Amino acid sequence: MKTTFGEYIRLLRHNKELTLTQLAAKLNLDSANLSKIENGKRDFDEKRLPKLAKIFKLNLIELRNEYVTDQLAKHIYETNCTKQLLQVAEEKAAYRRKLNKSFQTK
Amino acid sequence: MKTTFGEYIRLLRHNKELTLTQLAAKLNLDSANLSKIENGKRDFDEKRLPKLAKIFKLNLIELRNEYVTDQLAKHIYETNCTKQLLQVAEEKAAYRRKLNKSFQTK
DNA sequence: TTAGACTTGTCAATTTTCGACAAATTTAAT
DNA sequence: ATTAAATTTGTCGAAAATTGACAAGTCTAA
Repeated sequence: MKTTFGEYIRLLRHNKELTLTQLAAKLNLDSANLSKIENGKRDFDEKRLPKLAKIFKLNLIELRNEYVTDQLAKHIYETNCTKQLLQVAEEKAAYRRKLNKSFQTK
Repeated sequence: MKTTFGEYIRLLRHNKELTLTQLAAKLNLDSANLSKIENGKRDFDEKRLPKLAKIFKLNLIELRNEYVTDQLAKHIYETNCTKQLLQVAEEKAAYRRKLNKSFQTK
């Protein structure tokens, strides 16, 4: 089962047996805020992804994919978006890509 | 082909043969800002959906679906999210729904 | 060339998000 | 039970993003 990004960080942290305070220090933030992030009460700031990847020796691209899908999932969840509507959104995204492409060539 | 929300508003407006100034007045905003909205340079404020529905006699639920899918499309587009990743995001959204459900029953 | 429709740039005001600190609460070991 | 460390929660001001408003610009059609 997929997890939230916060739960994922907690998992990584526990695997390395780090405390909130220890990991927070490595990430240049407060342990209180990291706690909120792990518990889904705040968002992880995208700017810190490279640092996070480095700490846990993760591929940055893959980590960013974890992050992006989590953010999208949150958006889908919060807007009560059904599978059907998600399909429509996907088509609209394709349309935006097309728009951008035709704009480039002009 | 699906359109952006801004293009959709422009379509509605032209169908009723309203000017930017006229529609903007009905929506309680500046014609300059409405122009930006139609051209995708600003977001339409969700708070105005009921007003928009009323002006064009649209079903609010359906209009909101148009809006939500547009916002998601923008998110998908801006994060360069592939179909594959979107699938992951959908699963994560399902997980969030499940989390919330189990939280409710406690 | 003038009027009306639309677009673009800018800035202050509002709103939202974020980092930090203090004060709880929880957990684990003695 | 008592203590210490780990975690959580509440609140605050600062930083960032969004929005509304105004001014000045372009474009189009008489």
